[in-house]
Amino acid sequence: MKWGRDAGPRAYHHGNLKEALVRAALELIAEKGPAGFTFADAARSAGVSPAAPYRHFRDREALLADVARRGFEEFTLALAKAWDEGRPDTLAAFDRLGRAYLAFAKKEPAYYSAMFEAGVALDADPQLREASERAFAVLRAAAEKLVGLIAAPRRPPALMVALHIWSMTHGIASLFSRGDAARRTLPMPPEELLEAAVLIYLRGLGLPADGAAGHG
Amino acid sequence: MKWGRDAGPRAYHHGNLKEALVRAALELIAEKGPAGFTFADAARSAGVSPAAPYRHFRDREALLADVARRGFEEFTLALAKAWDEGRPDTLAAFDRLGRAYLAFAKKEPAYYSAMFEAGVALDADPQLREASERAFAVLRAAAEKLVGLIAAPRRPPALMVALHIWSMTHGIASLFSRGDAARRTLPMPPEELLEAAVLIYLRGLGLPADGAAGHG
DNA sequence: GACTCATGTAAACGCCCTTTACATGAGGAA
DNA sequence: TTCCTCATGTAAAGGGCGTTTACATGAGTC
Repeated sequence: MKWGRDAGPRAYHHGNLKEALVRAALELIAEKGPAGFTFADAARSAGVSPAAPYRHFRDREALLADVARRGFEEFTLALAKAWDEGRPDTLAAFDRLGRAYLAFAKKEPAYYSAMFEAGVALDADPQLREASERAFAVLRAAAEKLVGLIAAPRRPPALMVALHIWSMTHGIASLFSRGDAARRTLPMPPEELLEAAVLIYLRGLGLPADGAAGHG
Repeated sequence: MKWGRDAGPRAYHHGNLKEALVRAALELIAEKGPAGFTFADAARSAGVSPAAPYRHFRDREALLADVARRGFEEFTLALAKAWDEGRPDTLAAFDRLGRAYLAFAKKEPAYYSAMFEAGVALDADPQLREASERAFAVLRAAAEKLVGLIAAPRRPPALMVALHIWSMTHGIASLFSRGDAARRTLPMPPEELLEAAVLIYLRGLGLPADGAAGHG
């Protein structure tokens, strides 16, 4: 007897408790932040006893780490889809990439919190670290293609460019782009703030270079 | 009988419990993160009963908010000192400002955590919001002077520039520059990563403009 | 049909959060 | 000095949570 996400009476065995706990954690993080829920809360949301979660996660930290890992996997998919191998041209795809980053932070604040704000150690789970590295790999591949537009003698390291873009995007997302109570008011939407920053940054790199725009 | 920060036996009245609690909170945040200590922990560090802190702070959140407020005040001082009204020239002072930001994040991780990562709502305390706005005002004043170096027709809004620099610096500090277990390895020190980013960004703005460098 | 084992419950222990009633002693007023 | 007041601290109690241990259930297997 499998109950999945449906409510209602339930057999002695839940049947899908691990998934139910992850969903409960996401809802609770969205409501009250990554520190705003307890293991017992998650158990209650799933309709099981406070001890049941321990059959699936070593502790609350492990649950958060699993949520973060899933978040990085969804994040990787979203970024890769936006980047789309740099089609139709590198600069347009790069712009989409930045917007996809902010969109993810805004549309999946629970995942984003678990990934970047919950204080989950990346070493807590090798799979977590690998998932986070796969996400960054998308950004790095995009940076590789981007710096390829720049003539070799003035070409900056792609890794550095990737780190710059990541830092700026994460900074905007962290400070302004989420539903936090700590959010500050802005004179412009965060997407426009980011786009302007990236445009200025790219101009500083020498992009779009003559003959490069539209042909990336 | 005042005991201040000294250890040892103590009279029935602590004499300086509020300060002692703030210091205890800072030490505990530095050890285990902003979510890694309890009100009772702080009380034990100060050598008083678990109920004593309630005479000075409404709850643990209020204690964190007070720590954050003090952090913003120290932050403002550090930034203002680094900026030094733009002396000897705007670009050099701007570089110092960015370094001072990262230095604060690295040397005062407990304050930085309370200010930007503890999830403390700025509205929790009007004085907290005012303190955070005073800190940003330093950054904004620097941006005002910076964009003043750019000829009017191409001059960007100072507020936008301030937000860009803040975002990039906070992003680097948050992702790379702190003693977190979640920290990732970098090919270069965060200070150099930031300096390179700011140089590229300023070049994108058209700085240093002819005749502006060294005369800011 | 019986066995096995993953999955869930119940109960218990200690700790923490918060409130309430009470204790202490520092400082002012007579 | 002596008394009074009140800010500051303690003790105790109720409820909740984290975690462990012993036990219960029932799904899958032979």
